[in-house]
Amino acid sequence: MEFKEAKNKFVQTWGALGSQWGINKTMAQIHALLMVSHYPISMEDIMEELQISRGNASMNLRALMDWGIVYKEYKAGERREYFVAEKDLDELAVKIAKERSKREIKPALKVLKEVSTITADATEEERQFVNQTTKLYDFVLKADNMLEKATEFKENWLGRLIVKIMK
Amino acid sequence: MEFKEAKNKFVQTWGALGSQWGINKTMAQIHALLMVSHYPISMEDIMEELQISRGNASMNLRALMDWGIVYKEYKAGERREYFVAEKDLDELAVKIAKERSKREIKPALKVLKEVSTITADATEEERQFVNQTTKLYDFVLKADNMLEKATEFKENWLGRLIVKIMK
DNA sequence: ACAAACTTTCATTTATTATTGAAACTTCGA
DNA sequence: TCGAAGTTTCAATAATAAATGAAAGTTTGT
Repeated sequence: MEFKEAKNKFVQTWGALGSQWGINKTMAQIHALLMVSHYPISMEDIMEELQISRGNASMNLRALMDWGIVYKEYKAGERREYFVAEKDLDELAVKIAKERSKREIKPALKVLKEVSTITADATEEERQFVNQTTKLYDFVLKADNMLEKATEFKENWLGRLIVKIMK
Repeated sequence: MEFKEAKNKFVQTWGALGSQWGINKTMAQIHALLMVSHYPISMEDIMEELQISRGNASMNLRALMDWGIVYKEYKAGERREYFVAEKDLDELAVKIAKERSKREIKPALKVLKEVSTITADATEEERQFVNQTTKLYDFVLKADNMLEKATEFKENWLGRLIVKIMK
């Protein structure tokens, strides 16, 4: 496989993976493109490479910057804006996790809390509902907290030991 | 908030969450419904409750069973099939993780391996590509393995200790 | 072996989500 | 302050994914 083919395959695959996980295809593809490039890329280049419209490129670059995983870069003496991706994968994972937590998990937790705190009457049906949604709330909360903990975690000795064991 | 309202809100929210994570809305809603029910539910009831067609109900129940998070149950002397959900949340998480790993992560890993092992010529561009995709491969592989390890992990003393610390 | 009761399949339709592109907006240099 | 170079927005359109429902397929009791 030659370079260009490999690069294209990578971009396509990353895009498909993204859309299976609720991130739109173009956003994931742009990110892929920037991830494997060692130089900053302009919007024009991205449009050209992925064959997408200006609007699409603009909106998805904005989204990537909102997520904090792509940055603008200015070249001296040039008007045009260039873009680079966060390349550190731990950093990337943390930022994606934080963003999705904020957008999706936190609101879901709010609802789980609401519905699990209705005053159940004595019917088996209602007791089961409260019981199960409460468990779910605790579970999701715990899982969500783990993501937050992950950062600090990696920096202490016990964390490093555990990561080592888990490999 | 009364019971019926709470239940409905829960089902809707779970459905929305599902579709943000690449699981179709109805599949997530059916699962939600079964999760909080203490008795088995028939396909008729599910169709009625969610206002969906027979075909839709059938296909999504099949999918849920393929994932191993919903089971069929037969009532003595009745032709009709009833369904119940896996209610243990750790078990649920493991099964979902396994299924998605199999369907999405494993194929992506295959591609990552392919594209990261092209023979790079000496250009900075190609070296960067190989370098970054290799890192990505290692990272995704490690993350994927963690899910597998999680099961056995919970069963040993160190695992329990860690889970305790992380709470 | 039949038919009633129930389930599955899949071509068609519908709903959802992403993309386009032209107009509006912004920024910078002269 | 103007205009060129560039960016963003958003209503319209296209692409994708999900749902319908009628026909085909199963299973079970008699």
